[in-house]
Amino acid sequence: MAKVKKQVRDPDATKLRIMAAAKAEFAKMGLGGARVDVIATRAKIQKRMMYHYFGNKEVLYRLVLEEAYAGFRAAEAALEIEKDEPITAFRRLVEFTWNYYLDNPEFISLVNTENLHKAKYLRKSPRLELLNKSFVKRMEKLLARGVEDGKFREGLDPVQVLITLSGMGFHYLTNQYTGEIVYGRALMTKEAKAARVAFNIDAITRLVCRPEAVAKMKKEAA
Amino acid sequence: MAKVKKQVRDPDATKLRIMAAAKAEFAKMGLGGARVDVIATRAKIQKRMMYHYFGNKEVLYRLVLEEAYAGFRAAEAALEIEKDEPITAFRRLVEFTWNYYLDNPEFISLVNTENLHKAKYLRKSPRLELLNKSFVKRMEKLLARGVEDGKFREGLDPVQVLITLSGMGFHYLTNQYTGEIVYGRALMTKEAKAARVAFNIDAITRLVCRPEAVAKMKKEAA
DNA sequence: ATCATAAATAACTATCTGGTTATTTCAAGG
DNA sequence: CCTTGAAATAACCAGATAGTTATTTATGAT
Repeated sequence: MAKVKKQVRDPDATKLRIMAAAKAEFAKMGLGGARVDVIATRAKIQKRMMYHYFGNKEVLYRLVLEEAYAGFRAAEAALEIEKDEPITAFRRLVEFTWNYYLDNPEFISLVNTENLHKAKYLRKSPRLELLNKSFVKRMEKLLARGVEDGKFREGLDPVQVLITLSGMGFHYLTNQYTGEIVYGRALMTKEAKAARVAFNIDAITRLVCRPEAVAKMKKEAA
Repeated sequence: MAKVKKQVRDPDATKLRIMAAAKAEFAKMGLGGARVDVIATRAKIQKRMMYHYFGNKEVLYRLVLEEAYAGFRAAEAALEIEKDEPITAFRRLVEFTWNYYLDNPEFISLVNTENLHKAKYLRKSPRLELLNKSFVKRMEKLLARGVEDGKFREGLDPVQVLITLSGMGFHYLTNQYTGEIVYGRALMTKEAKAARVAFNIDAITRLVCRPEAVAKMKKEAA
């Protein structure tokens, strides 16, 4: 008896399986190290189907990257920090960013890979244009609200704050492997992770709040 | 007339040229994307010499990485921050770190590549053990001195501070390419770079100093 | 001088890898 | 039904790529 495997057709599911497998492979190996054959095997498809749906390896990579960014932005927008009191908004933002990176290690890996290639592929993506500017505006408004309350410092650059907010978690996580060697300490235990979010929330608070407000908060906590 | 090129022997220079070419190629393309042929051409050697001196591509990569770390640690130790007043020491440390990353983009790229591979190669390097612990100790002492002065907060974790200090510059620079797209702003102009160091110095000061000391410094500056 | 050793060259190969050609199979609309 | 286009399969290929084999040549110690 010859094994006759019935061909089941499901183009959408096939595309999704390819994307998922590609995401894992690109995140693990980078663009140069990723292998089309590995993606095909993992996605349980014939390699030919990748070329059928996506054209080539680089287009597939670009689409995976776009998807990853879109996912992050969608999650962030769902936070609705504009409804929170400014200091609470910052705490939630730091926590959200940290948790997102923690739960989506492929995302940070893909971003790193893309930067290795000087954002050559992201630049080709028209789709991302829309997602961007909006959240710089959101930070601008948040800072303005805090200044009105008399709690935040004046003249803070929203982009510097955003980069720092992102970096506090991002850098810790992407550099966790060399970090554990260099600092001679486990960085990813439950306790270590909890300590880092707490540290980040504290650091960002001290960065955006006026020192008088920081001193007052400290006294109240004691 | 046949072109007879005289063989000049200089093993040290050859090894150095291979290392330099490899550093550039690994930094640009990652481990998976780097090509031995490209390294050989750039180093102006026969590919065979790389195998003669280093054995294989991965060993070469590991040695390049080790060299890069050793260079960074040597430069950092030469700072002698233990001789500075604590706040000055921090300012110099932030400036140094920033400038080193700025002047050595291959270093940050290699660190990122190594983290993609979960520090598999750095872990194999016995040589790095020595360099490490010492500078956590140095930070510990610096923080203690600042607490004595009454300017720094008590109970700060030196490792958290070190990671943050490093990350403020590192993250800005590694993510500069996607950053420019995402934040819709040039991040590497002379002005932008100056703004970032200044921001980092300010942020780190606010992180380590007691809020009263921050408020006082601000008043004096005005 | 000469000889042993390491440095350098040149040509080669097995395998890998992104991408293709040729063919078959399913499923939906007329 | 049955035709037609898209989905899926299988086998293949040319160029790239890490690593080798075989050989020559410079140099320093004797």
